Amino acid sequence: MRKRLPTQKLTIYEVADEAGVSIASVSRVLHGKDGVSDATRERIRGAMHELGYVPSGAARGLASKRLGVIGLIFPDLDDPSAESGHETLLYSDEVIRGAERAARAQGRAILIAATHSTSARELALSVAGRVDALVVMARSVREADVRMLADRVPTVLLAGGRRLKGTDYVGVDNVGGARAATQHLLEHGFEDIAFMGGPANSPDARARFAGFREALAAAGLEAPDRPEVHGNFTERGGAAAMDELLRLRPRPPRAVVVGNDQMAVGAGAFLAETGLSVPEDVALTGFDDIQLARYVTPPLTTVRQPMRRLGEECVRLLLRRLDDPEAVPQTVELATELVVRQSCGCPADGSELVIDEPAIRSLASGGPAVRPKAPVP
Amino acid sequence: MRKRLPTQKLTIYEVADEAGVSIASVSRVLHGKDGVSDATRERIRGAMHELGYVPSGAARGLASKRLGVIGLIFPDLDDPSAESGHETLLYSDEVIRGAERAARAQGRAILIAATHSTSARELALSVAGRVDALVVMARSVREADVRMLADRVPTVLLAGGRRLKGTDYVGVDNVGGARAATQHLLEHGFEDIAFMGGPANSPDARARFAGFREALAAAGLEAPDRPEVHGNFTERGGAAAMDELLRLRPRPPRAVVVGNDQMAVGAGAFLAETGLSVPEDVALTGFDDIQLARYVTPPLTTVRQPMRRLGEECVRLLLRRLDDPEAVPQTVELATELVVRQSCGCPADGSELVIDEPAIRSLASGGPAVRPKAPVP
DNA sequence: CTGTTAGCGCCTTCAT
DNA sequence: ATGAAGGCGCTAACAG
Repeated sequence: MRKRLPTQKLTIYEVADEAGVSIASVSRVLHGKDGVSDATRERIRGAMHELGYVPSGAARGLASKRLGVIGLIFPDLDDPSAESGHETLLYSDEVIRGAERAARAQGRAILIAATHSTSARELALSVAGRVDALVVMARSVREADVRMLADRVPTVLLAGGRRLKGTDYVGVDNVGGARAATQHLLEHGFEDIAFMGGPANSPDARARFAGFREALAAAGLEAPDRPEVHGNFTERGGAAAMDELLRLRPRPPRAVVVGNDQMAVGAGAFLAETGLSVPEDVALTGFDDIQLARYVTPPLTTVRQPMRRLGEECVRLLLRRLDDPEAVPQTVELATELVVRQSCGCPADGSELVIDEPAIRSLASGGPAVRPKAPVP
Repeated sequence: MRKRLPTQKLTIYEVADEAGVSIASVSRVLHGKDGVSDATRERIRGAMHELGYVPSGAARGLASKRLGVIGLIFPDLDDPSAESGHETLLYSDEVIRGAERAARAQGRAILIAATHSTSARELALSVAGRVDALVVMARSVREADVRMLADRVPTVLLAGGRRLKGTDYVGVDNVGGARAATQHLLEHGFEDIAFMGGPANSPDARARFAGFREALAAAGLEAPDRPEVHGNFTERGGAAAMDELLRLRPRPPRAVVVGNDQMAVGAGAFLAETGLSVPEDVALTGFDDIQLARYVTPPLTTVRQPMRRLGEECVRLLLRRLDDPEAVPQTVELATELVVRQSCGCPADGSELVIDEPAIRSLASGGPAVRPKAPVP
């Protein structure tokens, strides 16, 4: 590779010069378009390689109106002051991974940005200006702002339950998942079951509570109007909430349906410290099925949420809209499944998987149903 | 917000029109530059808001030569066929998080792309064309290609131990970390210690083996030339490698220094299945200190690597170079620390933290030393 | 304080 | 099969 001392200013013109052609031809081979003889094509390829040419994404985007980038906005739920650094929400990471893969498969990159309460709006705008389409995770951008974004680029809302006209929606069946977990606990014969809610502003957490209530109601049991305690979806929050729950009651509940796995882990640890054992004294279920769930003692019975597939699904919908701007925005709800381990009181042997829902429920608002992928095995 | 039916073609010109000014003024308020009267500034702000204006990142980038985006290229080490989806490398996720925060603090977004063996080169190029600077994780892009990238944008190499002229480097003290873990095992009185290596193409894994050897040598013990067994840094790989190790030897080693935490977890699980108990029969140490390490049974003694800070440090160096193109590329090596839990044979009570290195070692190649941040507490 | 005017690097007809 | 030329939306001097 020839050394170019100036080190910069290496545009399509330099390549064209080097190859002795016009920039139009260079542009053509850049896109693999035909209309270029094999000979010159080779010559141009050689020049590009020799010069170490890297086309400018900005110029390309400006001229073609296609950036080749999909944006992903998620809330920075992590407490910045948490020194441990481990309280992170694996959820976002998994979604990002899924989205990255799906995007890359189509030659697109992913631009990520976490909103941190303040300045969420301007950040969102700056991201929107750099991408072809946008995935907006629940609780990251205010509704009014989402409207604005969706007005500019195809947008999909991820989780949160709120649908906006003109945007796709991807989420999971929170209600069904929580209902299944609660039912399972009921089948164990437990009747005094409490619910540990998530952050007040989390629609998903509320949906899970709704599922909890449905199950209790179906069993003819009385259900409270609201969760007895709330946590912030972190381990620490789960421990604190469990503490509160124990204080609130004369005697511990026989079982607790916890809003997510991280809190369940924290709650379990707190119980252990208190001398109460899981599941003998208090049974527990979680939600998400993070990696940790399998490894805690006892292994956590929980509701699996296909986090990575959520990311994939978002990108898939977006690519579809990008491909056909007339496409009707869709709503996709992925199924959850109950993963039975030991924190619910089940024996350790046959780790059983109960598929909660048969397949994806896909509601094309006015359009034809989409091809649902096979459910997770 | 007024409804604009055409829905598109909303440029700085429309905003200027609406506000009755020239595009220059709009551009000025967009940057918060002064030279605009408060009155017109307000008028312009109003117009932008009313119209729902989102500036084009591409146009901005083209004109200003600053995209406001930092790229992050990492290897897609995950086995795509792994249905579980949990074998993911938390390492990348943590680095990404750290980088995202540091970048956002400066108003920059992060563009991520995972390279999947094939097509790594073209992906890297397309990313390089869209960013102001680049973080390239070890094992994601071939050296020759990195040269090309670094020739175009400021680049920092993350881990892997390979330094390239003109690029910054950020890594951790793998040798010291592994040495500390091995020494600790030696202090337990164990002499028959094996090493479970990582992927053959991982320089970090090799450095850890080197640390292992140093410790043995310092203790006057004989050390092998190469790891007895290798794993691919996954749980499954760790289990397989442990299986192999047991077959290789007449009787199990008294202790094993494992190349990373995930493998250590897998190895531990395998031992348990075999009926061998940790640490009574075989002691274990890991490397990374992933969240899981605290929760497995027994809790894993390991070498903590400040993953998130690695990402932050990368961005910090990049911003510095962006700010001052003449800045001399630096090498930063973050310290690791030994986290003593129970898999090494230590009792469960005082979970002790041994700080391995006093602070960051920062080698400014020819330049003045950088301000080292305080070590992790 | 505000407006004019070149480009930035590439894509894309439209000619040749 | 190739080249010429006009933007894409915005920034950055340079004038007023």
